[in-house]
Amino acid sequence: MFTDVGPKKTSSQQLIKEANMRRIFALICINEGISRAGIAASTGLSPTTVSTLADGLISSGLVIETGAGELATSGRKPIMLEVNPGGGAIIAADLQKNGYYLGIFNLKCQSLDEVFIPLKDYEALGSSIVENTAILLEKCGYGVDRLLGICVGAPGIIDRKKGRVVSSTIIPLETSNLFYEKLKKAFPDVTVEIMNESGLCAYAESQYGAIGRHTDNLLYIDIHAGIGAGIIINGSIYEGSGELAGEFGHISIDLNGPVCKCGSRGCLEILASIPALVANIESETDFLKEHPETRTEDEKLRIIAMEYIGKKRYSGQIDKTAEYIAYGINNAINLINPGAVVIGGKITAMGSGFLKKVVEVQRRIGLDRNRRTKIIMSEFEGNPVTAGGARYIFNKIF
Amino acid sequence: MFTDVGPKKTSSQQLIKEANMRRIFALICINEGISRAGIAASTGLSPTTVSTLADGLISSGLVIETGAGELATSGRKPIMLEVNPGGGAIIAADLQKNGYYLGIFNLKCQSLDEVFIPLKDYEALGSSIVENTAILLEKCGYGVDRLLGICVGAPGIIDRKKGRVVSSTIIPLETSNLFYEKLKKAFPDVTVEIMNESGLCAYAESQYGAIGRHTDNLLYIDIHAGIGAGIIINGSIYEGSGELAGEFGHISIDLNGPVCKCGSRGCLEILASIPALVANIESETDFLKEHPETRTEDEKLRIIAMEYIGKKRYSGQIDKTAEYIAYGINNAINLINPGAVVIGGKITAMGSGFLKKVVEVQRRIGLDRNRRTKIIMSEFEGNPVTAGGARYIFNKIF
DNA sequence: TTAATTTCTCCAGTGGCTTTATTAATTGTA
DNA sequence: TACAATTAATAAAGCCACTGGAGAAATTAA
Repeated sequence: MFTDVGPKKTSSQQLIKEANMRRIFALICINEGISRAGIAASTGLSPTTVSTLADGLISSGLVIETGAGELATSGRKPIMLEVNPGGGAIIAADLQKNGYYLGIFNLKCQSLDEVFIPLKDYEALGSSIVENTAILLEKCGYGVDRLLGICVGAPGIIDRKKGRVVSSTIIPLETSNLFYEKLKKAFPDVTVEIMNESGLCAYAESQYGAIGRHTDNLLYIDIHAGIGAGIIINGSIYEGSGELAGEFGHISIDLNGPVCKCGSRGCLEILASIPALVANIESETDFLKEHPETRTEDEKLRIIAMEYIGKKRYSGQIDKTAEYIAYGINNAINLINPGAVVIGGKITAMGSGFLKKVVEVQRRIGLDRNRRTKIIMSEFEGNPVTAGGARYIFNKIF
Repeated sequence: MFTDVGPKKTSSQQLIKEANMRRIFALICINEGISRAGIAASTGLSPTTVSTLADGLISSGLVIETGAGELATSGRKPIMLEVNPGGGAIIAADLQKNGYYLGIFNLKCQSLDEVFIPLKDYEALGSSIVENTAILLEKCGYGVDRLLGICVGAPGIIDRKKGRVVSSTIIPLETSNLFYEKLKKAFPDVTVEIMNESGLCAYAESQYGAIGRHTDNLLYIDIHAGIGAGIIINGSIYEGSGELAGEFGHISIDLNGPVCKCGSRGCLEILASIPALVANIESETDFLKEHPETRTEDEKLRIIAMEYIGKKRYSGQIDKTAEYIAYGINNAINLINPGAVVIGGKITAMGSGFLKKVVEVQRRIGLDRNRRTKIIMSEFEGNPVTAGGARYIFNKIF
C-alpha cells in the first residue's frame, strides 16, 4: 500500500519517506481530524515535507480532506485531514464449532457488518471465506481492489508460517487443510494471517480496552471448554518460540491434584474449565435432580449463571473455580508481571461476583508489589476476535 | 559515541547515517575480520557508502584495519576491519552480600580483569565503585575518556528509572542509597544502568550460551536462597510492567501446600529453595548427627552435593526438589513457551543428576508439543552477571 | 480596507546514498 | 617480465528526501 508511491528511488531514501509517511498516517489515525500544520508541529518534520507526504496519502485514497477546522485565534483555518474510511476494507474471521463469523471493517477499523456462516464441511472453509468476503465487500460498497487484508482467528495451535491450524479440539481442521493457500491465491496482493483467537482477544483488549490501552503488557485469559491465554508483550501479540505460548489451561496449581490428560496433575483446565465447573455442580448439588432433562453445556451454564447471580446458588463451586483461577493468575503475574489481566470467555456469564472472588483471592495470596496488576473482566462490545484481527492486520500494514 | 560524527545535518538523513553505521559496526562485531567489500555485499549498501562510514568508525577509534585478508581467487586482497578492543571499556559490577565483584571488559566484550571488593558499609557503594573503576581502567591501560558504560547487577527489586534497589533480602541497600546518582555524577557522559542480576544472567546465556544463542526467548532460573528468574523475550531482557517480572519463587504449585511468607501456599521458594532443601535433608536424614558442628549453609550445601554426586545420598530430597522445579518450569513453559530454560545458581552444585531429574519430570508432565523447549544447566564460564551486564551496555550503546 | 496571523506551497540548497568510472593490488599466463 | 583478469577501494557526478525561507492563501480583528 505504501510502496507504490512515486517512481523508483534509492533504498534508504525510500525508507525514510515511507517511515515518515507511516508516522503521518499514524498521527492522522490517532487524532480524528488534524491539519498539516498540526502534523508538522507534532512530528518535527517541516511543513513542506508534511504537505508533500500528505498529498501522497490523499492521492492513494487513504486520507481525505474534511474541510476547514476551527481555530481559536485569528488566521487561516486549517484543512483537516482524516482517515478515509472507504479507503480500504479488512476482513476478519472467527472460527467456531459449526461455522464462522465473518466481519468487515473499514480503514478506521470500525465494524461495518458481521455475519455467521454455518459450515457443515470444514474442507470448504477456504472457498467459503473467499465467497463471503466478496459478498461482504460488495454489500458495503467496496471494490475487491480495496481489500487490504484478511485475518482468520482460530482456536487451537496455529502454525503461522505455514498458515495452518496444527491442532484443535474444537474445530475439525486437519493439518492438511489448505484454506490459507486458497485465500492467498484468491487475494494475492493482500495480507493474510491466521492467528490464535485468544491472542486476538488479548490484542483487542490492549488496543481498545479501557484498562488494556494503558499498559504494554497484558494477559487475556479465555475460559470456556479449555482455558487459553493471549499474551501481549510490549504492545505486540507474543507467541513464544514455538507459537505455543498461552497454554494457561495446563498450568498446574496442585501437583497432588487430579490427573490431567496432558500427563500432569492439578492443571487449571481440569480444575476450573467450564466442563469442570459444571461437573462439580452436578456431583455436589441437586442440579441434575432439578433439571433432569438432557441439556447442552451452554444451556446448563446459562441456568447456573442465572441462579448464581439471582440467588447466590452454587457459590461454593463457583468460588472454588475463582480460587483456582486466582492461583493461576497469580502465578502468571509473578512470572510476567503484566499491567492488566483480562478474564474472558464463557465464564464471564458469572458476572462481577466471580471477578470479585478472583481479585479477592489474588490480593490475599499475591506479593504486595504484585497487587498493582489490574484484574478485570472483558467488557468488549462486539466480537473481540474479529475486532482484534482487523486491528492486527491494520497495524501490520501501516 | 555515534553522535559526534561530522557536522550538523538534517535529522532524517543523520538518522539514516547513524543506522547504517550501526549496521556496519554490528557486522564487524559479529564477523571477526570482514572487508569493506564484504560489508557492502552483506548489507546491500554501496561500496562507496561503506567506505565512507567505515572511515568514520576508524577515525572514532571503534574499528581498526588489521591488514590484508586471504582471498580464494585472484584479485586485490581485502583490507580486513575489526573491532578495536582498546577502543573502549565497559565496567560491570555484581553486588553480593559482603561486597561486590567489579569487572572490566574491552570493546569486544572480553573480560580483561575482575576483582572482588569487600564492603563493610553499603553507604559507600557509589564512591567505592567510582574509585575502583578508575583503578581498573588505569590497570588495563584505558584513559577515563575511553569508558563507555557501567552496569550494576543487583539482587532484588530494581527501580531502573530512579536507579535504585527498591527491596532486597540479600544486600542492605536502602531505597535512599544514591549510588546511581554518584556514578552518573562521576561519569556524566557514560551509560549507567542498574539491572536485576537474574536478568543479566539470562542475557549472558542468550548472548553467549551454546543453546541460548539460538533462541529469542529464554528463561533463566536462579536457585539459591530465593528463586528468581530472568526472562529474555525477543532477544531483550523483559522486566514486566512494574519491573517485577521473574518472581519465579512465588509461583505456587500446590495450593494446599505450606504457607509462604508472601501469603500464598506451596510457592517454589518454600518448597525448593536451597534453605528448603537443606532443611528437608536435616529433618529427614542423619545429616545433623553426622555433621554436628555448626556450619554455614554454603558449607552444608557443599557436603550435601559431594555426597549426592559421589554416593547418591539424599537423592530422595534432591529428587523431590527437582520435581518441584520441574512443575514450576512446566508452568512457565506453558505460559511463555521459551526456546530454552537455563537453570543456574547454587543448585548447579548438584550436577547433572539433578538436571536429569528435572528434565525427566518435565517430559512426563509436559504437553507433547512443549517438550521441544530445551532445559539445560548453566555452563557459563566466568561471572554471568558482569558478562551479561557488559554485553547489555554494549548492545544498548551500539 | 488594512494589519496581523495562521496555513499551506514553491524554490533553492544540503547531505547521504547510488551509479559509473577510475585507481590499486594481486594472481595467472604467455 | 609484460599483460590480461579479477577483486578491492576510492573518486566524481547525480538523485532524491528533507529543510529553511519566501511567498501566496485564507481568515480575524481593527
